[in-house]
Amino acid sequence: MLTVATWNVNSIKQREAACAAWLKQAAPDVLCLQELKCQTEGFPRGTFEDLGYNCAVLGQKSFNGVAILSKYPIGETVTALPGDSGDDQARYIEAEISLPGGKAIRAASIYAPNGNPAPSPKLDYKLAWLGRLEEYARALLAYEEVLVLAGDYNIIPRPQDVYNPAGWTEDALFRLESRQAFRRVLHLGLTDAVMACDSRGSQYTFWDYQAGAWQKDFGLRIDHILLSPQALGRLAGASIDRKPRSWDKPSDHTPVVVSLDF
DNA sequence: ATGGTAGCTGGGCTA
Repeated sequence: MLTVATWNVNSIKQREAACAAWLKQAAPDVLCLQELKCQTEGFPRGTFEDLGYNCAVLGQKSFNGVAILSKYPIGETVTALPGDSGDDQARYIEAEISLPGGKAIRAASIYAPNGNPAPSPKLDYKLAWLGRLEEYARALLAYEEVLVLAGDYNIIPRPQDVYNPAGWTEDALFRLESRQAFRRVLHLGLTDAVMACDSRGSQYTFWDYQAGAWQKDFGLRIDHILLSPQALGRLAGASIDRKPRSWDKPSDHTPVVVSLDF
């Protein structure tokens, strides 16, 4: 079994210990990280290498930043989402990962723009970014590989993915244009792994730090793992691990995990 | 209606 996880850690320096602790207990083969909030050189690579992970890192000063940790060797990497050479925000990293027996998967760590306030140029940037993701995902899917696009999409796909949908209609995470942009990506032939597994209970992946959102379970489901048909054919399970959100000094997001039959 | 929290950075932005 191959497990691939995603976790927006909201500063890897603040979350280094929590991240190491979770890696030790959950032991995913691949972990896609978002919101590193540090430059590439500042990434605590040694901590993760000591736990047996290879690291592909795209950092940025102050904001954003994405990485892929893998127990298996990392080959070619892509460190920018194609479609706008003027976009310098560190929101996309992709890696080819070699598995035993000559097999491989392609995984991307995705940190889509938030887009608030809406409407504003930030929403325009979000929608344009998702449009670029759609075009690039179309090209990736043509390879017909096991492809995993994991990350913080900053999209609430359905009303039941937010504690109070009526209060979120104008928010960039739930506005119709945002959900449509996400659906267009799915419609290329990608599958939301958590939805495919139809697991019960809370599906939230994010709880705001403010106003006791965690205690009240006022959450959102905005972190998603999308699978190509070849990956979906190997899907054995998907789950959201709420535990790290309950730890001291938590990220506001918690990990999502998929198991692929390899 | 406002502010409530967290992180980076050293005031305001981002979320």
